[in-house]
Amino acid sequence: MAKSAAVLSASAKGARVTISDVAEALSLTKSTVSRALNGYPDISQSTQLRVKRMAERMAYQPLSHAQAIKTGRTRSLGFVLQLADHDAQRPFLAEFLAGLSEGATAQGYTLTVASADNEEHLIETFQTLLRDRKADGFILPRAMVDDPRVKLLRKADVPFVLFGRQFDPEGCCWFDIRGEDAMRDAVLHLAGLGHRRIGFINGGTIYSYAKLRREGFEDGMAQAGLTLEPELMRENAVTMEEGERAGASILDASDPPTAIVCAVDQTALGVYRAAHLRGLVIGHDLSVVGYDGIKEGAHAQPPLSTFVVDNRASGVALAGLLIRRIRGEPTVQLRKTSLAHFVNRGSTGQNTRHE
Amino acid sequence: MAKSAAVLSASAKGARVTISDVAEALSLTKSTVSRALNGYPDISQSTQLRVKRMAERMAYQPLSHAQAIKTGRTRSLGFVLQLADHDAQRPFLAEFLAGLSEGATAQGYTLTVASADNEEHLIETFQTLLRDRKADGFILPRAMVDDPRVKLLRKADVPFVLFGRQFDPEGCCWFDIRGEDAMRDAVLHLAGLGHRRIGFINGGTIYSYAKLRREGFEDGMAQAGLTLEPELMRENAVTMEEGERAGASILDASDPPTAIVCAVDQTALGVYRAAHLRGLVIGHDLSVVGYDGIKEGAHAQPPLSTFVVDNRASGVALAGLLIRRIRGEPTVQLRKTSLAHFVNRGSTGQNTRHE
DNA sequence: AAGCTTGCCGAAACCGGTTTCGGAAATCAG
DNA sequence: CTGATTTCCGAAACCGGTTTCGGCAAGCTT
Repeated sequence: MAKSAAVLSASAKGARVTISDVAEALSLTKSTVSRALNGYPDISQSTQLRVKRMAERMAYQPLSHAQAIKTGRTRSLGFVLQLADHDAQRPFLAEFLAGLSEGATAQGYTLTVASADNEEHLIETFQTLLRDRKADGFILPRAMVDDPRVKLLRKADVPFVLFGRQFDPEGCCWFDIRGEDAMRDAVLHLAGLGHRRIGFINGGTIYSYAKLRREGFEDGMAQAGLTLEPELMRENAVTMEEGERAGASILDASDPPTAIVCAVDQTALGVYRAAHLRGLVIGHDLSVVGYDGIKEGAHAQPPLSTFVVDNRASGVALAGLLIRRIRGEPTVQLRKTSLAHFVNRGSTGQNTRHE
Repeated sequence: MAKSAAVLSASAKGARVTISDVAEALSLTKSTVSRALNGYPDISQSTQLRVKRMAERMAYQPLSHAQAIKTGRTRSLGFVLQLADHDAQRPFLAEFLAGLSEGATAQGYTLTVASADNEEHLIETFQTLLRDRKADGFILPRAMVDDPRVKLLRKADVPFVLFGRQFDPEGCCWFDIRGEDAMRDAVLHLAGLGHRRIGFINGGTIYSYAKLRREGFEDGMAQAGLTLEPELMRENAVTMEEGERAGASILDASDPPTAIVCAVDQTALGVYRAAHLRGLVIGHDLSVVGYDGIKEGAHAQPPLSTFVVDNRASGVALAGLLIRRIRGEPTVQLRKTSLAHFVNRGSTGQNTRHE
């Protein structure tokens, strides 16, 4: 049949099959094919179907660059690596990126990665990417309380999604894991083990998660009927060293805690060290709960009880949300949260101190 | 002046400045401008200069997609994440990606990241990327001895560069760190401390680095006048667990070694554990040398002596090589190696066993 | 049956570049 | 001074799509 022959010659040629090939195979013009594929209302149902079927058969895939030159959209998601906070990002990055690209690929999108070493450079990077239309929208990891990226993109009216929440939600979409729930549950878990003096080591307060986790901790304490002790609470610790320092200063308090909740696993490992140096046995003299689920925690002695977050899934979710945002869905529908999963590994135990 | 006015109106409009804007500002046609910028010989020196100056002044930047539709090249480098070997990649990935994107950005290129979960999917991912012209070439991390990616890209005649070497170098460019030199130096260092029975735990033999590092170890042993003891040598350990198992079986040998060289830091940390369980003090009863320079090594007790590699710099180098390859330089010029840097942190010591 | 919509598609312009082709002006040879 | 080359640039086609515009034919009025 003539049709099959046309299909064959087009695909056998080795080169890409273009919209003109599809049009020719159907004796239509490429403009009709284009409108049919894009669902324009002035193409009859039957023609639309014929075109779609043929496009499918010929494995036609529009060339995104060719579309981009007219439409301005490339079908690509932008991600800007920030090199400054490498400590915070390192473990999480690989899984997260994998999730992003998985989510993007699933819908025919591509992931474009750029990097910036400082904040000034960061804005510049976004602007270049935008000007050259390298990305239709952006994924912003680590939402900050006062986020320059949000300001820029909001003003430029460019689609973006945050990993983390924004307190001024205008124009913002996000995916986040409810760390506040985890912190609350951590406190309740410890309270259930008889702990009454519970310390808290929070993460970087420039990030919005820190405020939330702190609130979660405070909520938990209130629910457990415990009073907050400012001398047992610290902010801005994200590395193991900072965790060790914070832990040390808490453990050296006049009336030290029997348990410490850490907003970040790395700092929990620092607390391990501070405890060891003081001859305290984790899980017995001192209970510790972390958050993140980093691999090192599972290998610590004793293994760290923590809230595991699925970074891969977060990436997939964010890619999906961003694509929906790019396609024009209102921001309000595009705010999702999920929960971290508590893994009780043995760094917590019954309160052994009698008061 | 008319010229300034034209420049102003073009750039003030807010929209991108196109090649036509430049042409208009100079009262030339866009074809002339295009050829001038691309160095065609049929444009006079003076015109070429005028055009380049004006393009500079107007901050004209060709739209890569627009170019791509005719030239087929997008000015973008492809990188496919393999999810299978996440353990091996995780720590290294963030720095490496940062380097890649830094190197790409420096030359006006962009980095496109995709992912694949298994080998079948991997090939498919490359093909899709190629078919849709998402990348002009690829960076292949972790060169394998028998590398399916190399086969595919060689056959498709697509530019690519390897992180790691290839024993059949046809059509291959690479950047690599000479792990064999590090392994040799590790042995010589240990021999200098009086060690005569030295164990070796190699990494994954599917990767080309393993063969090289093994040869380096053997070279070092030969240079030190020591004989190889197969019962003290193991292959295919990349995780801490595998390192622990390998270390345990070596330490349980009839005549155990006083030092162990590990091709991968993770496994060295596993050896730490195996040693602890046997009551051996690292740095005293057993010397250990690693390779990679992972952060956990610096925090181990005692800190792990290791060969630090600069993954960021490797990324920058590879991006640069790939761009040169894309621009047509012959592969032979594009093979570079560099050295790892030994950091002596205290996990090695004088041989204390008297024989 | 004439006049008006409406549905549906082709023709053509356009997006922002690259590349081929041809021809005018300037240079050279004789 | 004429004829043949060069030199250098403009005109136009092209890449693979999208989008505007206009017109034909069928269906509806009245």
